[in-house]
Amino acid sequence: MGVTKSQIFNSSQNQMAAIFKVLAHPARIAILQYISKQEACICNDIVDEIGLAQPTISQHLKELKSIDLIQGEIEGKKVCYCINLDTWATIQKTLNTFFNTTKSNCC
Amino acid sequence: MGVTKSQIFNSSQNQMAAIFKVLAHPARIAILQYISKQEACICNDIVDEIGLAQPTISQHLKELKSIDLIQGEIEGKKVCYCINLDTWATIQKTLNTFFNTTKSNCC
DNA sequence: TTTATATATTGCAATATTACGATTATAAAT
DNA sequence: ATTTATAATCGTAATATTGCAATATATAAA
Repeated sequence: MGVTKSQIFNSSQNQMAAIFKVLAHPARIAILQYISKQEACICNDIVDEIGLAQPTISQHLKELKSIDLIQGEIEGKKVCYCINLDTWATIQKTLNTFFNTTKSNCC
Repeated sequence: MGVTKSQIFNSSQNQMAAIFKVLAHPARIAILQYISKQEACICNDIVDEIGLAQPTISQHLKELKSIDLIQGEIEGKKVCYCINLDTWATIQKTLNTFFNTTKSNCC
């Protein structure tokens, strides 16, 4: 019925799915790549770069912020976004653990 | 409008998002983990283990198959699923490249 | 051939996501 | 104080996803 039955899964599974969900949109991948290669990562520059409307970018940024993948620093009337390297490293480690512990052993 | 504007992103970005999307559900994470630790990974066992209806599991398996993450081998009236280790390794490498090349350099 | 078992497909209701126009909030500039 | 610029929020339409009952398909067993 459109609702994920989170109760039947453990918190690790739900958390992992939540991380993947945030990354599961090309705009958010593009935003992360763009932020990563710019010196100044101003929201408005992202809007110009990506080619989606400002409210749409703002919404994507909010989702990236929701798992602390990026953080925004207010600089006057602009907001400078950057990647949160701590979260970034933690997530990379989590995903690698998942990939390393999941093996094939049948068929 | 509910439609992702794939045209404005490059194929690498779209492909990466597509991989993340398949993994962005706790049931699919749970299925992969269960398949990985069982000797025999029969579809019906997965249904019993996960606690979702058979058509729902079948649909999740279809999505995992769509990016070749798992493959099903027909054994009589049963189907034995296993992880496709080639795809698994390729995806892990792709994701690590993404995480390694995305750095923080502002704020 | 009939019956039982295992899985896939279809159709649909409930909910979530994507995108954007309109509006609001905030701060700098005039 | 007013205007301008930047970004967040609200409201909403279009579309996608999740989940399951009902049904279809396929193979094994009786």
